[in-house]
Amino acid sequence: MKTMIQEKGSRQRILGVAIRLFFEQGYLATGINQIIEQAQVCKASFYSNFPSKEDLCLAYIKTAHVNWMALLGKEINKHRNAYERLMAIFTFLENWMNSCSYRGCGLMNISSETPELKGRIRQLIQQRNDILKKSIYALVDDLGKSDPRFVRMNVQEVTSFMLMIIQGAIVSSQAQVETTPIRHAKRSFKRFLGSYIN
Amino acid sequence: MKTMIQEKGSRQRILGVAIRLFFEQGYLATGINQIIEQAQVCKASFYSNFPSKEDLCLAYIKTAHVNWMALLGKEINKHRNAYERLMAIFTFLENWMNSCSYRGCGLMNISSETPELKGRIRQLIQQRNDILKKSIYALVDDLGKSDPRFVRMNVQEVTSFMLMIIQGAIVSSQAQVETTPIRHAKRSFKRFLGSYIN
DNA sequence: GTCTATATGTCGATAGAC
DNA sequence: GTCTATCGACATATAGAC
Repeated sequence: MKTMIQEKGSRQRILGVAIRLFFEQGYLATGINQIIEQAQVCKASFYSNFPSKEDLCLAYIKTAHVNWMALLGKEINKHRNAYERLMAIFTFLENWMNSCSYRGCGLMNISSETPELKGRIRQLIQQRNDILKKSIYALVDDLGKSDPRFVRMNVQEVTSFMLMIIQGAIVSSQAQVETTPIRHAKRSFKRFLGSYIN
Repeated sequence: MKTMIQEKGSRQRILGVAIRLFFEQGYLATGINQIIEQAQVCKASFYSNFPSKEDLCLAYIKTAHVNWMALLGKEINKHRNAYERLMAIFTFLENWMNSCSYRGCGLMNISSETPELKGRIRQLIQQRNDILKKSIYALVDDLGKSDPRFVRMNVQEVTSFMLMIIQGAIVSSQAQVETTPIRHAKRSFKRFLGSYIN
């Protein structure tokens, strides 16, 4: 029992360090040795928990995505109104970019480092993006159903557009090292939504 | 004179191979040795042309950006009407993503691989993004001046939004490995622009 | 200039002692 | 399980012969 607890402890330490380093430095630029050193585990323990660096990366993606979605959900759930819940996404993005030193999206960064489309990593990222898409869809759908002014809105189209704006806002903010693109995006998206009210 | 011609030849070969490999495989994943081998130059020639791998990367960014902008400009210049010229951007993006096997934007991918904000690479990428922004601004400005219906349009805001949509469309298309996000973006952007006509 | 040989370091991953 | 030592491959970059 004691050994199991230790194993879980070491696994969590490795994953915790990986989350930080993969995000800050990138996946390829971060070596196994650096992770092992900072996690204070021996190399054999590392490979008993993760068969390869790629497996660690997969675990990183899952955890990073869950954490990111949790923070996003927290900001959204501050509001009850469907329109405000949708707009809360921009508030979250601004806070996020500020807090992460404009490093952007962990999953997209990994995706840029991993050209192989059919690989396990890209497949997993694609899958997690679908989860985000479903969440956005639910928000947009709520808006259409709760507010009669948006009844003519094409939910699928708005969802796709919103998802693209989220990614575009992150990349623009990351490239320009400032959050003004996100505020501009919010204003323009409001105008876009306004076009359905007429 | 002969030596100069040869030097230019080898430099061009190195750069040509780097453009292909950095884009397809990524910057970190591509080794100097692989470039040297495919460019058929010796290692000393490489380092006489480029003091370091980073310097080659800078040259890659400049050339890749020029080439990309040239292709974009070619598509835009197929049209005379300001509105159609703006919409030609989406046509170009669709063609581009199809032709590059959904590898996306060379500059953004490098940016994701390079976390150091103050480094030469990120500075250069930021500078080239400004060039793109100026081109988009000119297109949007033309629309506002040539078509009286768009006279109330906020050029700065639309430019910023358009830039963000371009980046978002590329990333979405890259992540989903299909061009439908670009077509959706075009339709939604048209609707967005339509909101100024009222 | 072109070429080979090499320096120096780090990578991901394993083996064997305890 | 934990530890050290080490594997072979590859990284970027140099040195010296021609």
